[in-house]
Amino acid sequence: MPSPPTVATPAAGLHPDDIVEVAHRLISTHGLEWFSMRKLAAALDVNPMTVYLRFDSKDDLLDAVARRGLASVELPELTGATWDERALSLCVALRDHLLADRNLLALYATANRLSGAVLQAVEQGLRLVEEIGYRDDAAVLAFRSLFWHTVGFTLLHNSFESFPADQPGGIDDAVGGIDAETHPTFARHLPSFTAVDGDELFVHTTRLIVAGLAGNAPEPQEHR
Amino acid sequence: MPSPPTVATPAAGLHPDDIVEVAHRLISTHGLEWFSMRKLAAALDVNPMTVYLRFDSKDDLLDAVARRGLASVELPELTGATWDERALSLCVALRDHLLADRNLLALYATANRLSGAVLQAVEQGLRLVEEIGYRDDAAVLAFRSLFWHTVGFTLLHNSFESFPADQPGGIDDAVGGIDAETHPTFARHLPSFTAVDGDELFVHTTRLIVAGLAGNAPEPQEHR
DNA sequence: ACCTGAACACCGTTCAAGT
DNA sequence: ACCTGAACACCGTTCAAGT
Repeated sequence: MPSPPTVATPAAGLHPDDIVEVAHRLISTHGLEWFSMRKLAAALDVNPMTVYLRFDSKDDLLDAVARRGLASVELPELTGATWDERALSLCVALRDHLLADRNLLALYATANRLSGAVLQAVEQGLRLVEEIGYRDDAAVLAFRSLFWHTVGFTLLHNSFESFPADQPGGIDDAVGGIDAETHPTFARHLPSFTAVDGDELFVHTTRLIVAGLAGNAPEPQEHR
Repeated sequence: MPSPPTVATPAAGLHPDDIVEVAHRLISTHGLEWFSMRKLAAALDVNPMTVYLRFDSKDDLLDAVARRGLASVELPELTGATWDERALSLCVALRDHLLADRNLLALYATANRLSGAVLQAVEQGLRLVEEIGYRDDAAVLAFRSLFWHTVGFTLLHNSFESFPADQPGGIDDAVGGIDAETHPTFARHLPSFTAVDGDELFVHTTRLIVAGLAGNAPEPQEHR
């Protein structure tokens, strides 16, 4: 080996992975809004500018944090008597993982390169659609319907929680009073506009897509 | 007329609606990231603090801007030979409206009280599901599947555009090389992981949901 | 009563200067 | 070569002071 390390390891041995790990923990604990490059540096006990020697910008760093969180997805083996049930359970498991770290969710929403990073989900999703005969481009399209449906609904989760029906005044107040003349159907259904149950709506909609994929499949399974 | 305007009209007659309109225009033109309370005040030719006499905080103001943009949704009369086609065209029209003002999209993503503000879409959506027999809570659930599916996919639109397959290096590079041993199915399908066509994927998935809603309907229509 | 200027406590990022 | 301190150009928001 060459000369001994007379040179102090850069930034006290500050490895990019360590920065990403600490940033992940801070965001997970305090939220994305709280997080700043200066607070990260303080947590690392380092000059605020040192982080910029490893990452070009805050956006770059956040992208790395998001990819780290997504790559760590590990899904359970899929169980279920029917294909439909297994497909549903994959979507639910992926959603649960994304929701597990609620403060990271806002980050995933803006992360580039999202789907490729969720390796486990891609692998299992593709295997699933192959089971019922989807191949090549058709398999990827079928997988993508399920995958992006799940991601989209998951990102909406916070919107459901702040739904008008949950607020004082309810939905009628929120939209400034619904005019029964211009929107009669809406007005008639107002009593049914209770708070959205995000879990229920997700499962309901996922079942529709799953049934559609199974019904159109090249090799539909029996006992569905 | 009474005394001449010795008293300057408050903030030069600054009405909350005017503030919201100018904020909307600035965000639409320059983007949400560019926008700030100070720049808004400059555009209004007013002291930065004057806006705070009308809105408690930046978040409050942005919420008002988002609701203004959503309340203005006007959808075309639905045409189409079959129920499925009309349901699809409603979803596409809503998505087109949300995508029309791309810089506002980021705002909608965080807006509270989203669905109630899209009056036109709610009215037409409920009318549509009633056509095939959905009533009361079942009608609202069916509508919500369509509505939130559409909103979720629309919010994802920017993610599709930054998909790895579009980047130099492609998807394989983006996830650090896909291991054929641990993710064989993914590896085998890599050639099919081209850029996501957001429009195509949306229409494809919407058709699955629409068909599911029609198939499960209390009064399924003929000639579908 | 209504508005403003200055100030507070922050940001992300650049860059000349230190070791 | 590697790191840092000070500085730049901003933020959202508070509040005492003006008219």
